[in-house]
Amino acid sequence: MKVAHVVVDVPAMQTDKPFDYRIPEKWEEVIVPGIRVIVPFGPRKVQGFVTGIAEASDHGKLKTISELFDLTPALTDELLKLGQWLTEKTLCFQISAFQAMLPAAMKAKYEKKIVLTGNAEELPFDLAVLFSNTDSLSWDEAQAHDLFSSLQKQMKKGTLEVVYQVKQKGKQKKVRSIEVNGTAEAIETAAREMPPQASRQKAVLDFFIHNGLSPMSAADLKELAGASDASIKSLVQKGLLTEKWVEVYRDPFGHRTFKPTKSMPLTREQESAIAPILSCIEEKRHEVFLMYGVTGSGKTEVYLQAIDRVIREGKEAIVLVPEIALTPQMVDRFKGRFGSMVAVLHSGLSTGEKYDEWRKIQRGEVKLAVGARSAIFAPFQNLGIIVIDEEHESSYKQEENPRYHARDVAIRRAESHSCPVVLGSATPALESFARAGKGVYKLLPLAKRVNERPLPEVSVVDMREELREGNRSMFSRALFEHLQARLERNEQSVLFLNRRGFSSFVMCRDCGFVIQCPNCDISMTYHRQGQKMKCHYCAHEAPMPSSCPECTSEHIRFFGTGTQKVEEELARVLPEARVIRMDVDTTSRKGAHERLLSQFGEGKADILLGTQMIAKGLDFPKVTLVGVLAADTMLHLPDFRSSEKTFQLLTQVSGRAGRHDLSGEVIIQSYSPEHYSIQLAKEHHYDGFFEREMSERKLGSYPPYYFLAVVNVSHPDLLKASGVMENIAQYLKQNTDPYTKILGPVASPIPRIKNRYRYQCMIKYKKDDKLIPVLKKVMDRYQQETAREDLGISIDLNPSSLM
DNA sequence: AGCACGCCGACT
DNA sequence: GTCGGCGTGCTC
Repeated sequence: MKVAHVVVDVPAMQTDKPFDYRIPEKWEEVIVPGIRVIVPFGPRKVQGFVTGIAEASDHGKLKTISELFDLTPALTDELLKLGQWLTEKTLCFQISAFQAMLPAAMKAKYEKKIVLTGNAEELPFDLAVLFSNTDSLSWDEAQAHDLFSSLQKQMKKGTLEVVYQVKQKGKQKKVRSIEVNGTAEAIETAAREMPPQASRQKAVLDFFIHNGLSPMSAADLKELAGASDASIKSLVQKGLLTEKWVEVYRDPFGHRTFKPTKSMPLTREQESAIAPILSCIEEKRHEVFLMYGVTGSGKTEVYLQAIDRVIREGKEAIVLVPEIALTPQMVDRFKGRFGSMVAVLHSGLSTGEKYDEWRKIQRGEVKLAVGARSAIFAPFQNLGIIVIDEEHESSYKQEENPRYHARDVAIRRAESHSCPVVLGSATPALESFARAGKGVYKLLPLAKRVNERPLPEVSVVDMREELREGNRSMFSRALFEHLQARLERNEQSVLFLNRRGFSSFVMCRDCGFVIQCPNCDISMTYHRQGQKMKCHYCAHEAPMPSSCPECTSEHIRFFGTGTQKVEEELARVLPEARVIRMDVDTTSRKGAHERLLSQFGEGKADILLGTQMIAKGLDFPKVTLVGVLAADTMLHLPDFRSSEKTFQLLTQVSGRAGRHDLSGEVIIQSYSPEHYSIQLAKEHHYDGFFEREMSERKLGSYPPYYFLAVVNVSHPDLLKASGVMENIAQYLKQNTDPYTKILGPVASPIPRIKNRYRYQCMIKYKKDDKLIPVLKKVMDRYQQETAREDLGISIDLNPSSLM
């Protein structure tokens, strides 16, 4: 007897282990690790992943696998092991790890149904109606009709039964393909002998004769040959044609053509950066490279040529790009060089499209996957290189379970494939640069820009000074003059502001009341469109009040500036400027992102105004001015990475200016211009920033000097949340290494979100073998309460942000 | 997660 | 005496 170890799709602590099932003899050959199956679990059926095969089980009575869900493993052996590793590194359930590695379309969907098993005539009248022309009824429908008491009687009698159906969310897209039966002559004869009234059928046959006998989709046949469903059907009945359903891929780039590009000659610097990567590929050796190069130093060309080598050796490659940088411009570069060998995976695609791209990888039809974070799980079997562009980006860390960092996964996968990882950035994460300094990663510096253009001139404007001199506008005099100058010279500008909406908060001038979200401890943002107040955390909306809800004063005013307000102000002070605004609110519709960018690229606007999303990857030759309206917005957030993020963002944004023939200028407006993040970004001085920030981290015992873990507790009741957190903190203090620092508990920086109070506790440690098991115990201890009392506990090992 | 089992209060 | 509340524990 063969036994399968199955991890079932029930995300809970007690079910987080393999269960043994008997493999039916007929499937002994088919069922291998990585295949998904449907198994009886308690009273119902669930999906599960086969993680191993054995000859016997320790367990007494075994149930049998009910159904196969895959014919080829959904997860390779390597990915199964990786799942195990993820479970340990992120403290998540095995099933969550497995599901995270697959496209969302492959997640199981459960349908509860009542099916007719006995004779329909035995049913009472009220039920007989519902089962008159079907033998199944959905659970929801039964609920809606309030039929449970009579249903229950029938179930006891055995006329009806409850079944669970396990389905896949996404489907393969299939089209009807029409094939010709028989030789060309046979068809010709048939066409000749067609009765005169069957003109459509004759036309279809003639079409096949003139265009070869290759199969064709029914839709095309209708369009090109004037076929109709009726004519096709009769031809099929006559045995001249056959219908088949074949899988087709949804093609998200179907309507785009890509200009093929060739390798460019490398500069001497690029040569010396690529050489160690290539020898690593040749020697089939694992190594992590940190390619540290300023914007415009040609990192992408190095990636492309290294990948080219990998593909020529018959191996595959993964390229990770931050979600917001996964722009058409970026995709073009890879599609242009590698054409149809590329699969693209990003959030802009529909679930179905993502699934199709994934299938291409699984079937070995492509050699390269370009995508955001989750593309790191691309099911390649023979990886030759993994590239992570802009490796410092926080979007590589998943903020839900499993809370993995794509960089760690990449290194893990590259180890098992004995291949290099290339991390690229102009502003590496402090951890990465520190590791390069210690020789754990190999540093590949690219100091010069390919076109030898100097980095743009950056000036910092002290907005306090502006205010003192009577300028209350959001534009400093310098920025305004420069904007005007670009308009006159017909050059383009990019304005960056890290806040969407109209104003950041609304306050009463008489009593100081600030309008807050009723569900979260955060002020609401006014949105001009629809005159609404919105909460950016829970999406709560409320009308804008005309008077203060507290003191009924009418002096309520907007404070702080969002992109909408800047747009309005621009229209007032520079009426002739054409402005494109890009933020979550203007790009939520599919394709909007791409459309706005191409409009700007075609010169249909003078100013591109936007949030985060315009900071990366954009490369427009006519942009000669970049303005950062408020550089301090994230500088003072209670997060140990806020200086690093500010420096990275400013450097990143500055890189948008003067990338081509025209030289660029950057103006940074700030209320704390003396801060080292801003000063060193102005000088383009990463090394200086690194030194300075490292000493800050050392003082605060933060990474990379210490490892960090954060435990978060949330509950609708404040006392419950703080009480549980207090207990956990006590327990941690008693059971971890004496050198481990347990800080807190404290209320989270945003103490309440979606009506849940949040408390947290921070753990700083250098080496603590007890910590992980202790944290696991904590999860175990509160397991029931998380399920029953709406208690939320999350543990983040190596958090990217403390918010 | 679901679901059954089981032990205490208000009813035919 | 029973029906039904939801606390506890199990699912190969």
